[in-house]
Amino acid sequence: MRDNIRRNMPLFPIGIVTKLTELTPRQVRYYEQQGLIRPARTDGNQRLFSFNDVDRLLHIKSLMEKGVNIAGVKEMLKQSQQVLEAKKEAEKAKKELSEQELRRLLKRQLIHPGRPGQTHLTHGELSRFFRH
DNA sequence: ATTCTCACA
DNA sequence: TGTGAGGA
Repeated sequence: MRDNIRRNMPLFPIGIVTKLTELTPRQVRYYEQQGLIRPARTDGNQRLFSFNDVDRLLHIKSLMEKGVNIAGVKEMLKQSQQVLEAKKEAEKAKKELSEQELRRLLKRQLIHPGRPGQTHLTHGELSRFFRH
C-alpha cells in the first residue's frame, strides 16, 4: 500500500501524455478545466502528469468513445472515487478493530502477570488506562 | 523544441 | 474541439 505515492508522482509533460493516450493537448487541457484531472505544475507552469492521471485520462477516453459526455464522465469518476473512499473507511475500521484487540491483549497482560512469555507490568502504573 | 493561455475570419 | 497568436 505504498505504490500510491509512486502512482501519484508527477512525471511526464503533456507531450508524453498525448502520445500515451492518443488525446490532443487541447482535450487534455480541457478535461483539466472540467476538473476531471489535476496534474501538478513545474516552476515554469508546465503540467506534470502522474501515472494515475494517465490512467484517468484513458478511462475518460474510453467513456467518451462510448458516447458519455463530460457531465456523465464527471459522475462516473465521482462514483469510483466514492468507492475508493468507502474502501479506505473499511480499512480504517479494520485497523481500529485490531487496535482494540491489541488493547485487550495488553490488558490481559496487566491482569494476569507472571504467566510464561508475558511481561510483568505493575498494576498501579498502567491499569488505570483501561476500564475494568 | 515544447508548452502555456487566450480567443475566434 | 480545432487552431493560430504571442510569450515563457
